[in-house]
Amino acid sequence: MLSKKTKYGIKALTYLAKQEQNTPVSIATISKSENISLKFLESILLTLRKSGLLGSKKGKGGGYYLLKDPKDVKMTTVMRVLEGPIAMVPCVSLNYYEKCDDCPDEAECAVHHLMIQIRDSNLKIYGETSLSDLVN
Amino acid sequence: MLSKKTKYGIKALTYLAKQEQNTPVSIATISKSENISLKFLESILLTLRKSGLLGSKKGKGGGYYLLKDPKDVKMTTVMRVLEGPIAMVPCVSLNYYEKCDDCPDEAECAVHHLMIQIRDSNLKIYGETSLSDLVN
DNA sequence: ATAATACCCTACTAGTTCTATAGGAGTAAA
DNA sequence: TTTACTCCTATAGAACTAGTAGGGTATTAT
Repeated sequence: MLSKKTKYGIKALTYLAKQEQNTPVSIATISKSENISLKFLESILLTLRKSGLLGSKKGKGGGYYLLKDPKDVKMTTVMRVLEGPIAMVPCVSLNYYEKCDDCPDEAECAVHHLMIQIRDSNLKIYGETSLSDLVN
Repeated sequence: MLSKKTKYGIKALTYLAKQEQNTPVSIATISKSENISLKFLESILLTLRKSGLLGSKKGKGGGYYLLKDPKDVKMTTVMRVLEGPIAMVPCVSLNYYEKCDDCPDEAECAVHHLMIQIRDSNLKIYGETSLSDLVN
């Protein structure tokens, strides 16, 4: 299941990607437009800023804005920041690898092989999709 | 993330698929062989039986066995029984569709389109894989 | 200056899901 | 009748989810 955090985060990012100028948009504006709880969205945008995807401007007229061209923001990055590893099991994760407690031999594990296939196909989709693709 | 329930369930199913004869295998035997908590595995095998994938024999010499040829057990079925819907959001689920609270228009939703792609590619992999593929 | 606006940050909480565990009832074979 | 199994319900701790609360800090308009 996709968490609401990820879902809302993607929606907010596409909202920002739609802006002609890269003028800051306030949390409240996005919150109203996308029907997202203000405080929840606030925490999501904060993590997106800390991850380096968004910039922010304080004070009146402030808000959040994209730091890169939407074309250059891959969904692999977005998903990893918001949802965590793309792999469904740590033992097939490229960035967060961990050995399974119960598996004596990964090469023999049925789940392992299947999950590698799933990981690769998802990685391909996320890698070929950028924020600009989501806007249209 | 794949739940332990699903992971263990798949391991148990492939263990049963490996049996030459379809003689019943006890929970304890699978538990030891696959390093799975006995009581947790018990509840998993119970749901697999209730879903129609496994049969069981009570009493001495009893246990669980596959009801179908491993070739005929698609991973789509297995995943739906153990993990739930294959779609990552209810609004793109074929079997468990639900409208999103926050979305006024699905056709306009960026997340929706992306998740349809993910669903379809995963569905393809699970649909083309059967238990017999996992054994080898 | 100062008031208004908006982000920054920490902490907390109710509810749900996950990963088991416990214990007893029922059934079949030796 | 003992032994070896499955069947079923209930429970519990830990972790996670989806927020909520509230004050702090920076910026800008007046």
